[in-house]
Amino acid sequence: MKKVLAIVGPTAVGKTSISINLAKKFHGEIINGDSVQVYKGLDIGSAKITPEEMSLVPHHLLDIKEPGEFFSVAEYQELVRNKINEISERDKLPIIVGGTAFYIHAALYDFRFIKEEKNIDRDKYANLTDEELHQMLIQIDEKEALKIHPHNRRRVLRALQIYENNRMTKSEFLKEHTPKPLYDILIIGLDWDRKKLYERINQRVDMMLEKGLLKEVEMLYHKGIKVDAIGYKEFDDYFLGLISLDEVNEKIKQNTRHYAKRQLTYFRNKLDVKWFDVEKTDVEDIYNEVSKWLRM
RNA sequence: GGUUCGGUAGCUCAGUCGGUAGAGCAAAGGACUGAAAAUCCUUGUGUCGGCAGUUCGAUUCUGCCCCGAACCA
Repeated sequence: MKKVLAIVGPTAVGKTSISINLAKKFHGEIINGDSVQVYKGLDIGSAKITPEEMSLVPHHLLDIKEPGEFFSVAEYQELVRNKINEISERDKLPIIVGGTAFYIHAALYDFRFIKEEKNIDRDKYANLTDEELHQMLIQIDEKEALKIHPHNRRRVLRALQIYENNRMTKSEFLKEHTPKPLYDILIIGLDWDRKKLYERINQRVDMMLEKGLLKEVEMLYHKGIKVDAIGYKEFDDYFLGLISLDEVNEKIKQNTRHYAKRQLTYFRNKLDVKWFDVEKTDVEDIYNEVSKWLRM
């Protein structure tokens, strides 16, 4: 089995710098594991690595989409797997670095996605309430419906769409399938004292604004592109004149903190992560962990 | 110094015509198979500023005191 290293953790924990060191030490190439950083031009708000950092080690799957262009896990999965093959053939170590847990999970484990041509028609059931939609799903795919909260409209719609596009329900398609790893993987997780992580997040958001996040978002705004991601969506109300820049700043911080928490939940409960506290551990500890795994 | 309005959950506040309280936000935990930086769920005991009085019973009424704001001197 091909070996794949993954570096995960909440946003702002310091994945980038460690990953560059690891890549240099173990002849690795970095594959982006972040759903927003695939987009060109979303640099400041997504805390994308700088060109200087990028020049130190080969990076992949960064800046591969135009802002506003559709992207999804399924596509990401395919791209990553190709990259893993490519890098392995060059006798280099593929290292996935990022915070989009679902993407990384789906890429490294045998998640199955139905091949679908049609995209989601988001307005199709706009006139139905959450409850009505959920009722519809119960008729079609009760098993799946019971797993989804009625208010989680997006999930309900997706399950309905799967049936419409494929004449097969989501639960039929997935059966009892529990995804297994496709590679020999080591997942290194970086964590930090929650308070300190939050402070770091706050600082980083201030820095983003100082570095010109507003300009970056204005460019998108003038092109009529809406980015539904933290650091971007918070400006919507600002452009409408409803809130001040300070309020945007606070909102970004708040959303980022919530996001970090959600990331931690996913990593903790869905993936087999070897955790390291960034404050208490030495980089050498992580090197040793990786060396040990590489020798196996 | 006087008058008025406030002092209730980490924050902003609601409320109890007297039976010891509840929203939003924050925070914590969780779900997740083609939008995932998305979407969704769960969790609220706090000397109701302090002391005394009235009362079977006070956070709620009364008095005094402390703190804050505004206004008048």
